[in-house]
Amino acid sequence: MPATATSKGERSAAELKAAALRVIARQGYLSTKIGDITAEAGKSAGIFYRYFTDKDDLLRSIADDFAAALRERVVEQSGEGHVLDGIDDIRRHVRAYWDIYCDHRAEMTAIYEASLVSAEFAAHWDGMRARHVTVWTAHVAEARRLAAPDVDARLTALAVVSMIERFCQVVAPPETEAEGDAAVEALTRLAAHGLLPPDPPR
Amino acid sequence: MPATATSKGERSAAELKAAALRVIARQGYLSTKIGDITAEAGKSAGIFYRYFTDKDDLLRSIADDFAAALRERVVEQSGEGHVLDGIDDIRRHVRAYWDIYCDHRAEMTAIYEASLVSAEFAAHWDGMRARHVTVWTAHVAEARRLAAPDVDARLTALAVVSMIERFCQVVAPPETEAEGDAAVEALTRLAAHGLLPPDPPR
Amino acid sequence: MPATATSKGERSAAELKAAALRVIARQGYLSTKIGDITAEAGKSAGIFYRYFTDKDDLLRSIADDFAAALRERVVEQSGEGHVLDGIDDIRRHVRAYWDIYCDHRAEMTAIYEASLVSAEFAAHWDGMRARHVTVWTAHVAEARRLAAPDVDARLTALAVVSMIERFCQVVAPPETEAEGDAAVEALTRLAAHGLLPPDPPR
Amino acid sequence: MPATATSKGERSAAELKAAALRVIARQGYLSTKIGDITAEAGKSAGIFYRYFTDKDDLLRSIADDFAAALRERVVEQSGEGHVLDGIDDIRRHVRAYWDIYCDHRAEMTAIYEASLVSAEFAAHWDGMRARHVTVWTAHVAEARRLAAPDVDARLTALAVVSMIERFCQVVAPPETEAEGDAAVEALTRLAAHGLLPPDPPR
DNA sequence: TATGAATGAGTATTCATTCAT
DNA sequence: AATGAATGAATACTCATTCAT
Repeated sequence: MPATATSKGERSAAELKAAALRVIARQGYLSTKIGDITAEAGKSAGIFYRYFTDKDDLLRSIADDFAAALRERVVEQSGEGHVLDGIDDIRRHVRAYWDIYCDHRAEMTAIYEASLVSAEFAAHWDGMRARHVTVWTAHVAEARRLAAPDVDARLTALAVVSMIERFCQVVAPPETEAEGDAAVEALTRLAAHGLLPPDPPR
Repeated sequence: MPATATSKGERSAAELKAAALRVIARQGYLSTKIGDITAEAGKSAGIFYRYFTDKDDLLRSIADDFAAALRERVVEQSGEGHVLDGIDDIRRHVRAYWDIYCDHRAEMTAIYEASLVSAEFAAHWDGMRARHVTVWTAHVAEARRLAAPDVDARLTALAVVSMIERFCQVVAPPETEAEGDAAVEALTRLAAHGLLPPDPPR
Repeated sequence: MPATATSKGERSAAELKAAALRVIARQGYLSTKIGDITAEAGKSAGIFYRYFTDKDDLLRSIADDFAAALRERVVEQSGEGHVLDGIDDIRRHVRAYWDIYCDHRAEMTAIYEASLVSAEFAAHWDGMRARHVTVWTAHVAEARRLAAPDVDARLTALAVVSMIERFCQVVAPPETEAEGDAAVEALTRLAAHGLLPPDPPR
Repeated sequence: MPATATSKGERSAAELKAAALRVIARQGYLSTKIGDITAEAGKSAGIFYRYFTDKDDLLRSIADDFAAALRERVVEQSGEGHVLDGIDDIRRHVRAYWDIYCDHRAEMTAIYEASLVSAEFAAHWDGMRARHVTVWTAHVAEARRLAAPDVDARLTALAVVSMIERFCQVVAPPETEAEGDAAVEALTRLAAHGLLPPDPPR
């Protein structure tokens, strides 16, 4: 056998995952039955269990792929400055999450929906959010010139993360690129300056 | 007969609803089976169907009760100023949602979870959010001195609403009252001024 | 207490029976639930079981009433000739069954439908038919100048009875009296002379 | 693979139908539960729903098979004369229905019983009877030398059809062939000449 | 590796019947 | 006598999972 990097089995598993993501994008994770996935993949129902022990196992695998994809992105972006010292940095962070959400809507939908019903995926989603919050907590502390993050900084970071998370769930992906830009801009401005006009200098 | 004119049937229906809310608070709506509810109420399974045609019907009834409770709150609060001209007004709005969420966590959880799986409740939740967004859109337009709300004001409002909605889901209800205050304060400050310090006067 | 021939209890039982007959006339016996009957009677569900042990018991009672009504009719008609020696006698018999069917459609429907599902009522209906067949068997034998009914006479009688029985189920009760007369006439002529014209005399 | 190209699935569906017919022949359609059928087929309950959505769907399928079988018979018999000009033609028609009834007792029982409880099958049975009545109406008109069938011809035809229908329900299938012949003969003679002896030639 | 028929456990639902009031 | 809430057994139906081919 030649050095086909992907054996037939690996390809089948990948096809099932791809099919699953298509179905999930269409009807959500909770409403998706195993049979929907195999049908979408044009395969028989039984085959699912050769590659996955159950629906959670499939999702675990999808989540792993997703995590790997994220790691690659981060690597790509490394080298950029880490210091949040202005609205541009906020925009960059917002945009990063937004782009990820647009590109991996199905994966995130799946993990999120599963988190409502399964302790395991609740922990998974919480973990992702916690990392996100940690990043933002540092930024908040920085912006506030705190020596170390306090409870309040963490709460504020959680608010930012909540905003981004839900906003993306509701809005992404946009119809046009312009819409996407507007969405990112709205988030960015709000996160940066809030709703109220700056106090007028005396 | 005591002054409570509620018939035994009405009381039973109410007991089932109360039991349902307790179970939902514990395990979520989607994971709750009819049998869980009747067991929690200490009744036999069949009785459920004397009062509700199915789980969705129960939720519809719960949602109606919830809507009525909301209307009462709004009436109580009427008389207060409607103009958003400072951080205090933002705080008041945030606090209102926060309090509702703390007091009606199970109801909101149920409707929200159902919205992921049922078109009917998706519409219900979207409607609630849309009303919320409309209110905030007006406020944003005001704060920005806009003659009329523009697309961007609406996006910003959606960001605010997303933040509050998701933040409450993650945090509420708090262990102590102080925690609640801190949460509300964090949301308020972020919504009002954002993360960045005001531009220093030259 | 005055000499009210019917106590309140007896009246309630009668009301339930009357209600049952109305419902059965409307939707058939098999589709009728206990609750339909008590609702029709404007009573609560539980009361049914004070007067009847179950649906079969009710039907038994209805069947008894019906049998009594039949007996009265027969008494009224006694005195008329019993000999079948012409089409008029056939007509009289047909008409009698037809009238009974029109007047007691619900009762007969109930017993008949029950006979498809319950051995007891199958026996009941078969018994009624058997008596009917016996009468007609005698007539057939007479018409054929047989000393004693033979197998064939019994089969022919069964054919006549089947015809009347089923025809009434399908047609009765008629909209107008004229329709009823036509129906009876059609049955009578067929039973008397059959479809074919008499052999022409040589 | 043998010459029978029927897939395993088709065979299973057929087995379920066959099992259903056996059970129905034994206990009637209305008393038959899904579980009775799968048990009779030696299968688990769930399998039923791979092939049929519910009991009505099964019956629909059975009715279709039955209709197809009838159509084949009719084709076989075509070529025979269509004119009713004597007792032999009557006998032929009677015999045809009788044979069908004997061969397809379960099917007809099922559709008939369902017709008492379901509008759909009531329409189905009525349709079958209506076609039957139409055929006989033409014959009656012919025998009576009518230019066109009148109301009375139709009523008479309905009487004939009623007779055959109910008679078969009660008697078929016979124990021996001779009994069957006698049954057909009794129906035929009654339909042809009625009960009364022909008027004696003067 | 793939198929798709079969299984069985879990859940929903109905309704005759009982029972406290 | 009457009410109507409550029970529980019977039954329907779904779907993840297994298994023979």
